[in-house]
Amino acid sequence: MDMAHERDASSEEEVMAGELRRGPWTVEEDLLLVNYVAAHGEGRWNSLARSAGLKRTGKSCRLRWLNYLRPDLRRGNITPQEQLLILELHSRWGNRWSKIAQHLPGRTDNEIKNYWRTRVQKHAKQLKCDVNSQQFKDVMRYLWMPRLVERIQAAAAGGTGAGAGQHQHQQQLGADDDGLYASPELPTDASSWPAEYYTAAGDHHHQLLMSNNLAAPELSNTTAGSSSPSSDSGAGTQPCWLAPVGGAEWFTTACDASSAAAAGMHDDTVLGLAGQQQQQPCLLGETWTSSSELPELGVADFEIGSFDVESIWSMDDNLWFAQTTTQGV
DNA sequence: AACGTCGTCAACCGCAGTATT
DNA sequence: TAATACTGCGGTTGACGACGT
Repeated sequence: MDMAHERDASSEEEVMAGELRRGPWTVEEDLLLVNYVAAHGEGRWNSLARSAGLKRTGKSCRLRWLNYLRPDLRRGNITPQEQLLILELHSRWGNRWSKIAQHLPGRTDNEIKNYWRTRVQKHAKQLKCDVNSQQFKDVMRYLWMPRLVERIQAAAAGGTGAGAGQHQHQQQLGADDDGLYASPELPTDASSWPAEYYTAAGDHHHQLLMSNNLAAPELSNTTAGSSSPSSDSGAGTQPCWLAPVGGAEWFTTACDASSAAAAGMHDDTVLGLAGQQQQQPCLLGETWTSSSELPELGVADFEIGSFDVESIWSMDDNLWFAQTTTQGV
């Protein structure tokens, strides 16, 4: 758009003339912005910048406020729940960071984007494959996401080890106040869940869609045809990991649908919160991460052994991963 | 101690869509 | 209806600290 160019060009001139600042924000600038927004509210960023006496563009002010200064921001590490949701939603929507961020209260699109680029893409690189490749998606779906679910469950059960540590950490961060670990609908110990919460085999993806009155997931341009490899291939004996829809659904249902909704995880249709009474959360069977299954999943010939989990998982995760990958791959 | 590399994240840029005049 | 202004999004960059050599 030419107008944008004109504006940017004028901004450039203003910068050169010393009328506009760039780069890191100072404490004084932050205070000006916070105080002005507190007094007058958000929006109309260009005029806000001028009125507040900030030598910044409106865009810069907006970004600073949204990504750093607004009070409802959630600081600290991305939790396993959030990781799971990011993986899940990205598999569905692709790089729609803003849309994904809408489902992670307190997180910004910038934060999620950075997470994806620094953590997720790094591992795709280590695996010598494209982040959008089917192989990497399989690793995410059959290894990474189930492991995250395990960790969430472990934390929910109040057990020891990484889960408890994570839980404690989250409490320190104030990230656990919404009751993510204590679902009023389901016992946190999955072994005590009713049998109907499990789907053994078959086209669970289809079942999920049907049970939730959902159409086939809207796939991003990079994920077309990859939403459910095992079910699509008709392999009825595959371990029951979730189709993308099921993952988010499980998360929001089992981890705490009500708090998720209250916290802004809206778009009920997408996350399957609508008609929750009829839902059958698809928790995995006992073979989620069994390494013996990997060859069937087409992961074995993949350079799984080089998958450096260190920066994603904790020490016991590494141990788990080492055991998993050495037993059967 | 000095240097190089890597990871993280705040900030910027260009573009597109929407609202306003 | 066109022109202009504003807002939001996704991609990219650069500063900076941590870590390894």
